[in-house]
Amino acid sequence: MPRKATVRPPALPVFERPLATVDLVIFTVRADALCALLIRRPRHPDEPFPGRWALPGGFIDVERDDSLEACARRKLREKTGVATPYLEQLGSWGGRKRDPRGWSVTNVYFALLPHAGIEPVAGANALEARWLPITDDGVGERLAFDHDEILAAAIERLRGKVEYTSLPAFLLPDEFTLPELQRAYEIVLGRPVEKSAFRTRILATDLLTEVPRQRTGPNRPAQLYRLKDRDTPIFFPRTFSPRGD
Amino acid sequence: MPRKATVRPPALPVFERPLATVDLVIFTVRADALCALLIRRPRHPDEPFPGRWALPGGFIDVERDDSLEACARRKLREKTGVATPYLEQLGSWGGRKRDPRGWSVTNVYFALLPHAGIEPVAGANALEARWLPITDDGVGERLAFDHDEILAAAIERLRGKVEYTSLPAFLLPDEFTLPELQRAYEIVLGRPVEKSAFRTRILATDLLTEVPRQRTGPNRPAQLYRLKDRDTPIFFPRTFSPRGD
DNA sequence: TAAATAGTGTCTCTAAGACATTATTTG
DNA sequence: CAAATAATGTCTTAGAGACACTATTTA
Repeated sequence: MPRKATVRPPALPVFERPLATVDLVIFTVRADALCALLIRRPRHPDEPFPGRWALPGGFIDVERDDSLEACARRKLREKTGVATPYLEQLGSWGGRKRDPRGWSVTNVYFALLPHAGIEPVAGANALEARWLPITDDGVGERLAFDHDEILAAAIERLRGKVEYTSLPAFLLPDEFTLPELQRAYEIVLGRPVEKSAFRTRILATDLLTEVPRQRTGPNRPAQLYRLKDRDTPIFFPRTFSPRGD
Repeated sequence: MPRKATVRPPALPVFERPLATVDLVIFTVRADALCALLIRRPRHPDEPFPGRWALPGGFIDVERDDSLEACARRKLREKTGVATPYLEQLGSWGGRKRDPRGWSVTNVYFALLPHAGIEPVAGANALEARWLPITDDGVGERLAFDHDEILAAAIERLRGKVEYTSLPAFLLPDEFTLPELQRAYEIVLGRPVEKSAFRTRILATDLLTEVPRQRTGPNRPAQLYRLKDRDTPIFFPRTFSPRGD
């Protein structure tokens, strides 16, 4: 009987592999404005988008990174020194045209940092790193690659979630007052929030614990709070402003 | 003066590229149950996860696919014949361990289809394709790769969004009655929805248009509606059941 | 005691929740 | 007319929105 006709183990698929990166949209609140951390692309004319602002990120290192999220955390640590911020995946963008070097996929995460004097680190291939304030749906300047689109998506996601989650609390330092938290909501949303309703809503959920201390100033001092759980955001049952849209 | 020390154009980065795939979570409502389309992995023992159920999908073809979404639509067409369903990106999953063939990234999309007799197509490397009913957070069986986790995330996303969007309408055929739409919400949410509030909410938004026809049966006939816009979902200002959580 | 901001109270209005009731078809 | 389901109405209640008011600090 002839040898069974089988059994070449199915080889690894022959498809050409796209370039694979991880990029970050890192938000903070600074000087009463929502800001994103951007880095400047190298100026060498053979680099893609020389001299343009871009999202921080870079290639996945399959030797060092165990997973996409691990890769994101590594890059975040390298850029900001912060190890445990709020981090969530935004999505992935991939296609033939977005990077002149070839078909590429980027996996994008977005992070929320308290601005406790975190100064961005200019790294290996980042001449310059800077917090740029968000205006409307971008930073008022065309970014490298498709990073405009990605940044806009991140802003939209953040604004959307702020309506019904506790995300802005992750933009503040460990301890904060209710008016400070309210201000963070207003900065992200770009519109005022009604004080009384805000307070009842926030305090009704099991979000905060009082700390036995107050923030003093030239006026009545404000109660300090901290997050019960700095790892998981709270989802409110309702949105902030039902009137219209 | 010595030659300027520069100008090797920065070569393409030397990093090894991960495997890159696109997978799909395709939902429909069938026989009064939420179902997902799964395919069976080839049984050859050298294939990863032989004989297991898995999400439909496969490698990106950088020759044919212009973008991740185009790739997802191609695969969706190949599996179901449907060209224009509701499609949104769920996210990407990547790491060293999820595929025994090496560091891999999958970009996952989820689709909602009306079950108008769409029968899955068993394709090249899919011995069998089947609609499996969703129970709780899966299909009651361990899937290949990390597809359990991905499917659970898709279910969570769908259930979450159903609370405040019109997504279930995309699980129904072109024309449907309000009770049918309500039933779709109930099937996805896994709990009853109050009729009166449901109707006012749905009709208050600019979601549906009446069609001059009714669904008849052994009882009072029901008004037929269709979506004003079959491409974009509606977001409701409030959630469906604020009571508790 | 004035300025400034923190924090509470009051009133209205909208929409959800929980029903009960009416409407329109078939057998 | 009974069965069945569609569609509407009523009453209560929770919470947002708007805004007035009170509280507590510093200068």
